[in-house]
Amino acid sequence: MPTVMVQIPNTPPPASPAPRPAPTSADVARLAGVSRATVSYVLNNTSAVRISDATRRRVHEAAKELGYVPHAAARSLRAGHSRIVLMPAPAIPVGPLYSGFLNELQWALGRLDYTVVQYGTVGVQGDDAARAWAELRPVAVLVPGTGLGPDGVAVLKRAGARAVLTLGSEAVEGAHALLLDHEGVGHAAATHLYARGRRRVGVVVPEEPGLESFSRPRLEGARRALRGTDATVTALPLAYEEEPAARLAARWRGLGLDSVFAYNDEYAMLLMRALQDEGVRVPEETAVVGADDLMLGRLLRPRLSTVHIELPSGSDLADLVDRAVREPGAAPGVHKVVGASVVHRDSS
Amino acid sequence: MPTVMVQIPNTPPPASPAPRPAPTSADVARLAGVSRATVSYVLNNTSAVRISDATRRRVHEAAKELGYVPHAAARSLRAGHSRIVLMPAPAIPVGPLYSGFLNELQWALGRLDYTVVQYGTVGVQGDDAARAWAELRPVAVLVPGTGLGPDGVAVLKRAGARAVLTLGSEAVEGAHALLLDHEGVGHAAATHLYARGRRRVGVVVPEEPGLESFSRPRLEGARRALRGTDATVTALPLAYEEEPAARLAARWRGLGLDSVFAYNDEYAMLLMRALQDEGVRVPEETAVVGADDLMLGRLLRPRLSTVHIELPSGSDLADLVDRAVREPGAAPGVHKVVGASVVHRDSS
DNA sequence: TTGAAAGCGATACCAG
DNA sequence: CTGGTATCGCTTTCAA
Repeated sequence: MPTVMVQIPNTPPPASPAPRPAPTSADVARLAGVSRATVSYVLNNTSAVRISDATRRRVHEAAKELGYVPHAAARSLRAGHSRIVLMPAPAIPVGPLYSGFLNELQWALGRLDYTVVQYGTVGVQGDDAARAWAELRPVAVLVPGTGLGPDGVAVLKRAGARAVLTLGSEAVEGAHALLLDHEGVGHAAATHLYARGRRRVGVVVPEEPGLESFSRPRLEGARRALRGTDATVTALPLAYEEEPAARLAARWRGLGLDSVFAYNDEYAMLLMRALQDEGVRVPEETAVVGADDLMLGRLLRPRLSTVHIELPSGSDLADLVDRAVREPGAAPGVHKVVGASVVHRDSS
Repeated sequence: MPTVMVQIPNTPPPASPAPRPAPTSADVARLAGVSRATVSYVLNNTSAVRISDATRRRVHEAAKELGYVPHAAARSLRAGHSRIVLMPAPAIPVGPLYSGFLNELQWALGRLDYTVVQYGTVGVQGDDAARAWAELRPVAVLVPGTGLGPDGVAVLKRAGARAVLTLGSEAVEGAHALLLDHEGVGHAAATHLYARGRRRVGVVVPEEPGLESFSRPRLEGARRALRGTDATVTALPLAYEEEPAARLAARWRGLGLDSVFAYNDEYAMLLMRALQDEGVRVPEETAVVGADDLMLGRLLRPRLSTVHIELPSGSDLADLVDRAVREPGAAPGVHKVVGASVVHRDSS
């Protein structure tokens, strides 16, 4: 659709090549015939000052006519703080469990009048990332997983962050921590398998990068659960592809395992399929347990036993953030999120 | 932990209750014994001006010592523009296909020196959302799905956005469009089923809110493919739960369908399991086709036929954004993303 | 090579 | 009830 541009006298030039600057509150003031201060009072409903209704109307109309939108940067520069809660956007494909949790959290923080910004920090590591985040002067930072050290926390605090929360398996100096207790997940799975009479337990460890901070503690938890018993734990590195799964299944009988905790439901599905294709009977020859309690586990045959993980509700976490922001002096709290419970179905 | 405050001469007060303000470039200048201008030159590597190496070192050291981090808001206020590319964070749980695409895109935009901000806009609709986004003065806005009208585009443009791109099934006045061609997906699936001799085709339509903008065109595409033939298309509303799926399966034979396009692979898995539990043989009695070509389709038995969707690569889209930003005068382009191809496996 | 100062847009104090 | 004005942190032009 070609567009022909014609210059018409006394008409502003076409917006495209020389877009006029965005209207400011000064423009609104001029159009409404009042001062900038008055505009600010009206648009922010400042209660400490009374403005005549006629003036209010004129200001609102002028603002609408110009399509005025306040400039967040200018505002927070003046205010000395923002209402931004910054979260690094997950760099790895994140499951439905976690992404649902993030959405709920966003919604809850939005209700508390925070602006949630997921900052795309791909390829920047550790404290450099913290510096990049600090440039936005967020009022709070919520970091999933590892990757933020005590120095990073200090950088953020010095940049005015009133709360730094980490959401992972270990606490970081100076930050509030939500301990997700992945160890508990592995522990629950292994305990369950042991109770069902299994003694040679495999634990799938995904080879995908970025999952170590979840997978390592899950493996460790399984180890801890069976330490001092007559059972053994074998780590099974596995990439999320059919071919590696088939190779693992092919040498399965040689491994002499009678059960496996497959990291999560998706890996469990992958491995269970490979085992069945190889003729290994589930659960008779090998019991399989997943984690995350996804829908797909209920759709498999046999139905997949899994570890249900009780995440804190988004609103709970939002409240926690809010409290931390309002009381920046308080000692960083460590909140252990327990709630790994086995859902026993047919695969174990 | 009550804190007693004592003013100690020449000593900063305890950091916790009255955190000292973040260091500014003026602080750095003072410590380095130079002017603010010099600090700015050094930290930004301004090439138009030559600073002695000794001064450079002093400035860098001072900055490091104070933990100085520039204030993004002040900077972009002064500059008159930002490098922010804003994307509304998806409000609905998003599949691995799409979330992988988003990550790739973020990475690519990061390489082009843009800051990707996923703005959590839950509960704000249409043009209100656009106003909220405009407050950040993003240089570009990338909106998936529907929900942005021509007015919203205008608001963003007036706030200085040099490019607005929509990513969905229909173009919006004034914005560049990436047409995802969901119709093509439905069309491909239905055509495939017809070619395999099926004549009574069901199409699953998810009941989950927020998916209409995907599901409607997929259904429409199937309708279009079979219009004027002897085949029929039946819409099948379905919630993503076991129970509704079982109910649908229970009345399946009464529906007299010989095939179904199940919206995507996950719904296909859900329905296929319910059908099999009901004794309906797949593909003999009913052929099933999914979409998105997820791993799980390969793990089902029978292996799931699916529609593979060729999304543009993240770098391609990033380049497109970059070009649109650099040439804001150009007429908004409409880029049709074709690439729906059937992967025939065993379920159809 | 470095410094002084203007100004980006919004807000809040203090006068009128 | 409304207007002038200083201020937030940073960049950049102009002088020195």
